[in-house]
Amino acid sequence: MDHVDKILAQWRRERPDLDVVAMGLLGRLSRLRAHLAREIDSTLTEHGLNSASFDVLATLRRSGPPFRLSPGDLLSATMVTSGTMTNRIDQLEKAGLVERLDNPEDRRGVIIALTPEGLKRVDAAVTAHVANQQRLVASLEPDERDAMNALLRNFLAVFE
Amino acid sequence: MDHVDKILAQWRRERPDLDVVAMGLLGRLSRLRAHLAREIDSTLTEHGLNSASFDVLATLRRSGPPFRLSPGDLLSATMVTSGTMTNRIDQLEKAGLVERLDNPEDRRGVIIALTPEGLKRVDAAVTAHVANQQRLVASLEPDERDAMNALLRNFLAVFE
DNA sequence: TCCGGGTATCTTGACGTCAAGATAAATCAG
DNA sequence: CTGATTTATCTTGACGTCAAGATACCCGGA
Repeated sequence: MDHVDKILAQWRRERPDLDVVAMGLLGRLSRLRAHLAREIDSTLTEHGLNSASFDVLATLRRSGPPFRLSPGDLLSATMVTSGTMTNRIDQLEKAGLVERLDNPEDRRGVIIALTPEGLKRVDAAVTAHVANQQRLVASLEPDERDAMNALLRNFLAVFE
Repeated sequence: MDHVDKILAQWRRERPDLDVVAMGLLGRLSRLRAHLAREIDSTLTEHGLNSASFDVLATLRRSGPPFRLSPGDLLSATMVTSGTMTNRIDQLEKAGLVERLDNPEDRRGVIIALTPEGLKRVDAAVTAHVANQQRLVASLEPDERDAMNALLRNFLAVFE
């Protein structure tokens, strides 16, 4: 009888016409994600970042040298709108972690480049982040972890 | 090779020292939740609500008649801070869906009550919401759904 | 050449959220 | 009864996000 079960029991009492099985699954998914996001943000904060800024820096970092992508490339990697991405880049530029370079091939566009400081920052952050992620999933047995990964992959495929 | 696999492949190339298995699982969980949240908000929007306002109305509704709870009760049900809850109640009060009543037992506190309009609204919304949730999980086979539910419950138990 | 539609990015205004602290009332120790 | 502590709620200021639209440039056809 966890927190979600209590919610479902209330609904069954008040609205017995509703089938709340799906609500239970999605509720657990949401609550779990909220807990995980807090833990993850807490580790990133130690490196002066948050999920938003880390996502951008990490996308640049894993693209490989010379660590440069267009805002459009960053957009398609991150599930946010263009206004959000502009804001993220503004913040990172102010912090000296990325810079906007002229795009020589298209005067409409710019190129976002990791600065040396940005590279150092994201490399340190991702090391701690990955260790933290391993800690967060440590309660799962290896076969549970694999099973969940497979289920999530199938489920996610419906939307991507 | 889904979107998350591509990210992991990039990290393995750029930072082969990192073990990214946990990152894959948590990444899929996050992306899936983001897709689901969009679908869910879209249904709630049709009823003039969003996840924030629905959470409050739904908590009041499933508590049963007389559909009244203190802000503190609502707080402990919803994983948000007190400032956020004050703001949610303000918005719902402005919309005429809840009202603040004096708490006769504690002059510090108030009681949040669903208005008749609020009750109508949340009952219609939850009916559509539950149907939408069933649609969202329809791609899972019954045994997959049960397996995921069990895994999520165990995982969630670590944090609650 | 020049125009029109398409593309890349940015701006604006409104929200929802949080952390930290303020306010006021209840409660408890002496 | 009084002062100190705790509790319940609200306020403030900053941030991240989005939808919608603006701006500047590219490119293909007449």
